[in-house]
Amino acid sequence: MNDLKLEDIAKLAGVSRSTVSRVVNASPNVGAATRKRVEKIIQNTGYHPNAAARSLASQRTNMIGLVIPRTTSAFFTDPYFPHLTQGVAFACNNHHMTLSLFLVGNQEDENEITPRLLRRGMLDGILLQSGNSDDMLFRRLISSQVPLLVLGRPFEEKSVNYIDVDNISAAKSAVSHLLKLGYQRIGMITGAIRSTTSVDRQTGFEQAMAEAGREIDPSLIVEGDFSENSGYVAMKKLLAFTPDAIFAQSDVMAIGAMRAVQEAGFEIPKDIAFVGFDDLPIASTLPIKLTTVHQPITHFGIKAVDLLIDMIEKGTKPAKRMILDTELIIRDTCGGKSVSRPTDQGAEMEGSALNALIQTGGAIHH
Amino acid sequence: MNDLKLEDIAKLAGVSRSTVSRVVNASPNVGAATRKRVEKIIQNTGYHPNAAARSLASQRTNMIGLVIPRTTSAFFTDPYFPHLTQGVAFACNNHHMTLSLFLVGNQEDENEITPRLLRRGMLDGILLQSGNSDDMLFRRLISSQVPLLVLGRPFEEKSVNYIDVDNISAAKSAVSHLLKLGYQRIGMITGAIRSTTSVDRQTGFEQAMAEAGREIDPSLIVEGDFSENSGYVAMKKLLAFTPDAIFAQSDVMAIGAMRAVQEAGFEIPKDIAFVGFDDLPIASTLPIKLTTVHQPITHFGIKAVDLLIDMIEKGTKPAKRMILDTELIIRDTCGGKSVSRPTDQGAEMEGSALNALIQTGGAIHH
DNA sequence: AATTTCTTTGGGAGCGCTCTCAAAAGTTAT
DNA sequence: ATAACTTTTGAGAGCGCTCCCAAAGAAATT
Repeated sequence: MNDLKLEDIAKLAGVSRSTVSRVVNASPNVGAATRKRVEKIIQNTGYHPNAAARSLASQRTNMIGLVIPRTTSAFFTDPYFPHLTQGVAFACNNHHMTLSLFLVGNQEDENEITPRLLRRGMLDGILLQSGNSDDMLFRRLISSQVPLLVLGRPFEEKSVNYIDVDNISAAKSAVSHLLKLGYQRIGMITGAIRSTTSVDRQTGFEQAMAEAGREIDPSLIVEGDFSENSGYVAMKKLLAFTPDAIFAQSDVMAIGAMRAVQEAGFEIPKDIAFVGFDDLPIASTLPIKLTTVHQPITHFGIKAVDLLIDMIEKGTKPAKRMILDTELIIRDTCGGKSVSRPTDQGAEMEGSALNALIQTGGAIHH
Repeated sequence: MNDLKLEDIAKLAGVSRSTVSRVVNASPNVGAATRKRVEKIIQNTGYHPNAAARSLASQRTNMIGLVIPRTTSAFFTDPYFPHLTQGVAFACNNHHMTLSLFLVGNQEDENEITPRLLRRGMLDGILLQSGNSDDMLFRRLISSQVPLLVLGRPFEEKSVNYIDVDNISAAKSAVSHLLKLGYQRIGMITGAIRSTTSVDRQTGFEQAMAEAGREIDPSLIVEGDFSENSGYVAMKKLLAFTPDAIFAQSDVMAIGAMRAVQEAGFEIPKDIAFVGFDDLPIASTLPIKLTTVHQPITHFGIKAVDLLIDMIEKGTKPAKRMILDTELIIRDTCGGKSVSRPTDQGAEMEGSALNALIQTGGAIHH
């Protein structure tokens, strides 16, 4: 529509560039009449300040980056990330920030993306999904200048800012619940063992067992990778060792595992009980509703942005930490009686286990 | 690590700012020795050019925006969008572009986001998910300067650049297949009827019926909104009218509908056959594998970025159009024997081979 | 009426790059 | 050796804004 600059508006309004700048930036030190006049002209001309010029002069871009490293990029097969992204995007809007998304697909991508991340005048801050310990990208970002907040506890947490949920006590409460219900042979399907998430949930499992004075049977712990299929495969292995309850480190794996259990002709929770982790929307619409640890994924994303922006504005020293709480949601797969939260709607819906990966809810698109 | 600027590097290398700039931008007009020397210093100092300054001077930001309007923002409940985003992100990396994601949650967001989108010096181009016809955001973007590519045919297509799949012939082939198999009472579950996607798929349905000389029974067409639950609800209505086959306009709705059918005690495909649309990965891992129209979602995102960048570089006149092909993937829910099109080489693939194709998220064949 | 204080405005100096143009240096041809 | 190119380098003028500082004007104080 136009290529006007501040100067042009100034001329049109008969004021100086500075004054127009003040109006645009809502500075209080402008006379009411002048402000009105300038605003009107801006309105009429459809003037929009140039973002690059503004960033250069102010040393602020109002952009933050969300980086999903290569080691985590089974990304879009897991509903976790869309939910997270949504939270992050939402919070960015609230803060008038623009969100840039960096999906690192492979090593090549990483080489290509890293310099863009490090470039000054690009991002005010970075949200980095925690990945493996040997993540090169991780190291380079840590040692850079940009305010950086890691999503999920990193392996080397020394002086790095991160936000996480309390995976240990969350897992502990899940397993303790199974113990309380009297299950004797409790198995676990882990996530990708190179993630702290998985390590911490395993620690919680061990703590719960120890507190109950139970021995851990190593054959009842099988490694998964957070995917539905890995849950299915893991469960097939586990069946040979006759568990009576399973703690799956993610809902998606729980769903895969339950599929294996049902195919084998067992009943849930009568023969084998289940507790998952995440509390994805689907958990409450399964035919046998999944008992699981609720973690506030979208909220997690929002909190992360809030914290990052705080860091940007107030500096990152000392290292920032934020740990969010989780909540065990008891439904049907763990046996015992169902104590569902009143907020759980959709609990009426029945569904085949194979709806598993699909979430319900109004989708309008394509 | 440092706050060096071009000037500093120049001083260190004993050359001028211009020369360093040439090295950084890989200009050919630099002496080999000079280049080497400068490169080494850049390497050692860890210098990275300032993005804002560069954008301001060059009038190029190397950023593109992906905008999901409000009318479409049940976004992250539908696997379609993560797949699309992945494709877009992938292509951006290839083009050394940064992707900014704009999720418009509500009217407030829209007001907040619009100016950011319109601001010059921010985005080189915009990818806009097609929404409703009365979308204010749509209008404002159309009438702005930024190169704009709409994902999905918009209602007013006059002089707007868009990319889409051939929904009409895709739907037609799906329905023709059911007709060929001899089904007599073919029903349809539509998507959100205010989207062109849904309208086009309905047109395809009608064309197939017309070509076969069939009357359309309006009671066999029920409106959904692309969500799993809407498929379930729609199917409950449809059951009263005894259809023997259903064309669902999305896989997710097909899954919901099949859930309803099974609950009612019918068998698939014996009592009621199904064809879906999308070919999400889950379609091939269902207990009864879903016959569906494959649309290359991720690939669609890639093509979109390619086209947009082409527009940015070469201008947008005349209006650009790109229509991608789809492919009917015959599996188990449609009954009958696999009738493959002679030209389809994918039709040879069964089960796991097909899965492989789908899991790669790719089917890169156009 | 003169002085002080506060508010409103304008001017100028960058922010760190790109890009054109001309000068300098190096090549080849005459 | 000189002329005529070609390649390599440097200088300067922006890109469009912010932000500090000082000037001007208005209001309040003496």
